[in-house]
Amino acid sequence: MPELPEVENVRRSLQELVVNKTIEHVKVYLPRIVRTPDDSLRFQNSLEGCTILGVDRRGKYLVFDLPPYKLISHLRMEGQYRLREGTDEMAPHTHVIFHFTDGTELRYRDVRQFGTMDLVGPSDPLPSGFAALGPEPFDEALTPETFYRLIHKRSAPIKAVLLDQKCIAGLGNIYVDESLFGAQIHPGRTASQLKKHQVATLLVEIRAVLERAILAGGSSIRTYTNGYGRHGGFQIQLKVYGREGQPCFRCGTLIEKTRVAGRGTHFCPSCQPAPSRRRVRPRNFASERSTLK
DNA sequence: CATGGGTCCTGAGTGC
DNA sequence: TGCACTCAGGACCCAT
Repeated sequence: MPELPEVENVRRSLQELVVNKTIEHVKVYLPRIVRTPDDSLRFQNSLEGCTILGVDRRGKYLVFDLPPYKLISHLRMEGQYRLREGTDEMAPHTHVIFHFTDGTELRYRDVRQFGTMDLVGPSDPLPSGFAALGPEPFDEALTPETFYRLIHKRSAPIKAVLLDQKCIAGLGNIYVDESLFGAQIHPGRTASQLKKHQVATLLVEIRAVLERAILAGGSSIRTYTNGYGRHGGFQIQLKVYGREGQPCFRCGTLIEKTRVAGRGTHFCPSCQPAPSRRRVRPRNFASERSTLK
């Protein structure tokens, strides 16, 4: 589950490992990974002779600068890049290999096969999800006021809104739960009901959590490693994610796990009080009357 | 338009 | 021990 901190660490490792390498040829073993062009043979042929000038990140996407192309790669759940020697043993679930002229290879592995690659030329449209991305969390233009404007018209639970990449880019299930804990906001709270000061606190917490996670090398929950094969260390700093049944570090109440927005959701029922249930959708006239008293 | 549920996929975990 | 079953989730598709 690479989210922004993990993808950023992959980016940094690849920036060190593959910049200025020239592609001799590419081999795609699982065509479904390549979304564009439709034909993975064209993907292979186009990249022949291209040199990687840089590796950028936007949200959870890696962007390889391969003039005249951009290779836009999403790791989804378990995508992994590793630089290896051509003679190294092949790991299972290796789906795409970029062979470089110096005999090394950038190998893409993905057990669940959810990851995607889009190769776009200068006049090609960007992948729709990429084009629609909201602001980067660390963008200075994202002020508490602009963040409030993005959120206050949404009737969905705040957790669903934060997971929406069109609202803010790069957050996933882990860091949404951690940020909401930091801001002491219940994940099921209706986004539009949040006060301005809560939204401001939430932005501060999002940035703080992401910054610490990047510094720790990301969270290795299942299989995450960077381009060197190194695991991250932030999983031991998580305060709610994966800690159901364990005491809250702030107040000692046991952390609970529920479902919000279709996702496993961790929170402290004491630090993050649940929204009032009294006014939620009366079933019939009688119950409405009793609510109104 | 916004929202929410189903879908893709495989390995780990659970229960009998 | 073995097997069937459930769960995990990011983005996309689709119905409401």
